[in-house]
Amino acid sequence: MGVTIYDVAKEANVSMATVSRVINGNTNVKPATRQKVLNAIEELGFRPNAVARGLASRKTTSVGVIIPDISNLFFAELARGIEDIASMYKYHIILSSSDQQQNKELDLLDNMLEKQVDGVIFMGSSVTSEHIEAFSQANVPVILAATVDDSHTLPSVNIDYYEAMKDAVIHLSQQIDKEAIGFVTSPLNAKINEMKRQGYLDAIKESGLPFNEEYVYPGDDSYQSGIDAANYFLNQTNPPKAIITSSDEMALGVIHGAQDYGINVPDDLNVVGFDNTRLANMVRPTLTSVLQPMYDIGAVSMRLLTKLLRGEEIEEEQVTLPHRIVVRDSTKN
Amino acid sequence: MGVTIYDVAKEANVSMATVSRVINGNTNVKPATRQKVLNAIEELGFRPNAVARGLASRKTTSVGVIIPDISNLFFAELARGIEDIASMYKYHIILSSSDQQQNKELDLLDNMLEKQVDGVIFMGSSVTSEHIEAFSQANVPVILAATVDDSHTLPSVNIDYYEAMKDAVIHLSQQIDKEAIGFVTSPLNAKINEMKRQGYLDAIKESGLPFNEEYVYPGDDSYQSGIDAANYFLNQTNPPKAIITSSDEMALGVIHGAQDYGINVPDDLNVVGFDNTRLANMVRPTLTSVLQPMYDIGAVSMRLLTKLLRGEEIEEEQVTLPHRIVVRDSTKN
DNA sequence: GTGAAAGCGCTAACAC
DNA sequence: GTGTTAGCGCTTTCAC
Repeated sequence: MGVTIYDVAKEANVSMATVSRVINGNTNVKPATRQKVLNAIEELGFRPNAVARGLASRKTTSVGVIIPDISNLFFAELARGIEDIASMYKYHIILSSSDQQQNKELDLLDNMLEKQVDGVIFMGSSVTSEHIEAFSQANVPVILAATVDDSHTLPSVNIDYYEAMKDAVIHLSQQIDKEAIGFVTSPLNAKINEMKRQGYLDAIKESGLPFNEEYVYPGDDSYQSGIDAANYFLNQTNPPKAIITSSDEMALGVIHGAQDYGINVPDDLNVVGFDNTRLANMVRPTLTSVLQPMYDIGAVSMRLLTKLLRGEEIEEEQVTLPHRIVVRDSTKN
Repeated sequence: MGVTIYDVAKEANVSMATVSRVINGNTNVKPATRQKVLNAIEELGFRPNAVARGLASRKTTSVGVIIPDISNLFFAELARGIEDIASMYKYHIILSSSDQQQNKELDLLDNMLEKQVDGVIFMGSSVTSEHIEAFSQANVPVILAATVDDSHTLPSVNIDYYEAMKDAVIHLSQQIDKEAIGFVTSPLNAKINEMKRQGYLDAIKESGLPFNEEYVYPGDDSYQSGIDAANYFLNQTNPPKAIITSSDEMALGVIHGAQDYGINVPDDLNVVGFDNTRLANMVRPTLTSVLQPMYDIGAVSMRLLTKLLRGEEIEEEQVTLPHRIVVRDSTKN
């Protein structure tokens, strides 16, 4: 440590500026000079100090990523999408989990801004006016990934959660011939989960399926709450013939809960999940699920950010990626 | 953006040095002065520039984390452990996935060092002499997490993979009365997987169980390779009565592969996984697995790093955390 | 208890 | 094509 651009300049008999040009790939350097500098760098084991560079150039080539929980399969996949594109564009990721707590989210944002990140990708359950306020004072672009903001003031990458759930319910309704469909929600404090719920409700209505409030079970996204939901539904006097959930993990819980109850899936009960995580293939019967392209959401978010950062042309700041239903063995008529 | 320590100093009628003292919690400031400064900071909406601070102080309060794949359940959990402790000590995490490619690992290390990270936590399949060389030139502490280095030259946090697998096999052997036990390995280019394999071999030998090379199936850590392994074993003329795998995901594959084959687990086949990820509970029958405390490995690694960084006393640089077997329904005699 | 001033290692005009 | 020279925004002696 300690060898600086100045040492390299001396060793190569050139000025600091020239060394700077070489390490930044500036073309205005005579090949011979470039080589001299390169040799000196090699010889001295020089490693440019990105902190100093950041201070001088006011760019750090790092972006902040605020994520609810990196140990969650869903978000981890999304993070990987972000990361792959980031590294492709030579950005570094400063990653922090927020546990969806607003004060933590805002603190993290602040810390990242202190670190002078060039941009931020935000994932969270809800976007309050405080969020918007904080983001707008950030002076760097902020992108919402898999996160819905009603005001549509921020660039974002999502699927249409409302339509996706609606499609899934309608698909399911066609399998079971006008029977009731139970629904296991994720926590409704998140806008996205609210949208899914609305999609379910509207699909039920439009399909003319029977409905009452008892067909909706409030889950918490955990496997266990899927099991609990199965018990809840199957103990009803007139249990639904199909259950759709807001996440795959809960769907696995529903399947196993039903199986423990002696119910056959899909013969006696159809089950549909949401997200199409790897889990969907790791259960018997395999799980029909609504595909949400997590990796792509991450990748597209990061790509969008790089465009913003490089001043590239942007067609549309509100990106909606396609969803679709992946039919597997947990649904059959 | 743009309000600096200098602006604050002017506003509060003090010098930059005093402002610096205040924001760094230095005690040598008269309370009245401190308050003046605090007011000015508030008024101006001053946010300290961590990059400038990093340049001046030669500390960035950020640590680099090199991880094979953040979208992998196992590593994601570990990352969460790192992160939680890091944020507790006010460090930021620069996170990158290496896909276990050595050149990528070394590149990432280099980039992180350019960013002047205060330390590095490394996870990878193997630690070559090039790694050691690179780490020793880093001039910042490097800690191995869930990563074994034969030379034991670096601080590290692990469980004893050899003993853990041996324990598991011996436990299993007691359930099935001297019958053969099949083993599904993870890729053997990783030291850890090699250790597990050796633990298996030695346990077989010590227990006097039958053995031949056909009882070892080379998996690749994927669910599918678990299914393949099940097919491989069950097609043998004399299939093993128990199968142990190097990872939970493969164990799920084995269970489902066996079930697809019409085999009952655990009545006809005992299955044991490794890592005790959340998956172990998300399968029927639930999976007996060797508990490896991923979160703790991450947390302890990061804690160890903070100790190194703060010059705190360290009892032992090579930490071995306890493992144990969590018995569930996939094993029964 | 507070201030002045010299860097930290680099980039970015601007000059030649 | 190359060099000179200000900074970037802070910390850190060293005085007082």
